Amino acid sequence: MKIATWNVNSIKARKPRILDWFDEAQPDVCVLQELKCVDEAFPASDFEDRGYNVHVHGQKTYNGVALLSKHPVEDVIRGVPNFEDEQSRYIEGTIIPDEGEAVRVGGLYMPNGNPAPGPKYDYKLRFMEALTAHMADRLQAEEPFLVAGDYNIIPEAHGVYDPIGWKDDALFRPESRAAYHKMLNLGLTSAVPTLLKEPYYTFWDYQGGAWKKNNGLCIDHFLVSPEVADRVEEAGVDMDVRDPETGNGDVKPSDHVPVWIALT
DNA sequence: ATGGTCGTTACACGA
Repeated sequence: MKIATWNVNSIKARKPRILDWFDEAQPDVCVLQELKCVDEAFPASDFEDRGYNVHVHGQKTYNGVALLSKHPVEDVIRGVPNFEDEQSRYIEGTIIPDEGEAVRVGGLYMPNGNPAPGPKYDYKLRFMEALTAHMADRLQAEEPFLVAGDYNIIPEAHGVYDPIGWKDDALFRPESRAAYHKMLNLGLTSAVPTLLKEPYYTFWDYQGGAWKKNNGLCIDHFLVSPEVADRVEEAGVDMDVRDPETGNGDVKPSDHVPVWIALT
């Protein structure tokens, strides 16, 4: 089962390129972030025509997440439990494959948190605390569980092109990394680095020619339960869709690329 | 270098 995550930075602006990638990559499950649309505006039929079940937690202008699956999905929740939030940043559902074990999949768009310190950073840390508590609850079930998405966290210095320059940024500050490591310390594994071995980036800013200079960040992650970690046999970062010179020519890329894992 | 980020929105903000 191939499971992917992609921060698309507007479903409306990105739709042709997203559909091209779906046709090529054929994920069984995909979580999308930064839809920037309300539920009713999500182009569900384009995905349903391709065999996907569509679940959306949308929001106008900002945020918005979706869970798409070729397999049936049960028990969908929107938002992090026990966390009052006006922003649409989390969706979770149980994927029921034709055969084998069900997998509980969360799709995450973590708050950016800049400028830090400040109220936006406080919100990020509160969000992370609530999500950590929820992850702990889910792990108690000892069933296959993962949370994929844009964590807006650079866990390690090799995940940023200029660690010194980014030391005070909300994505890389010690408190941010400590909060992320609390998630790992629950018993979750960051699945992609264990498979890829070499450092990689998943985001390049639109500004300053970041793509051409390879000034990237590694901020899109898969945190998986032990039951999933045992089953990860492949992982990938689809960088080709980020290059404005490739793909659909006149269609502009997202600043993030798709990241995926394949389970046995 | 003649540019200089993008998307949504509305005359600015978030990333």
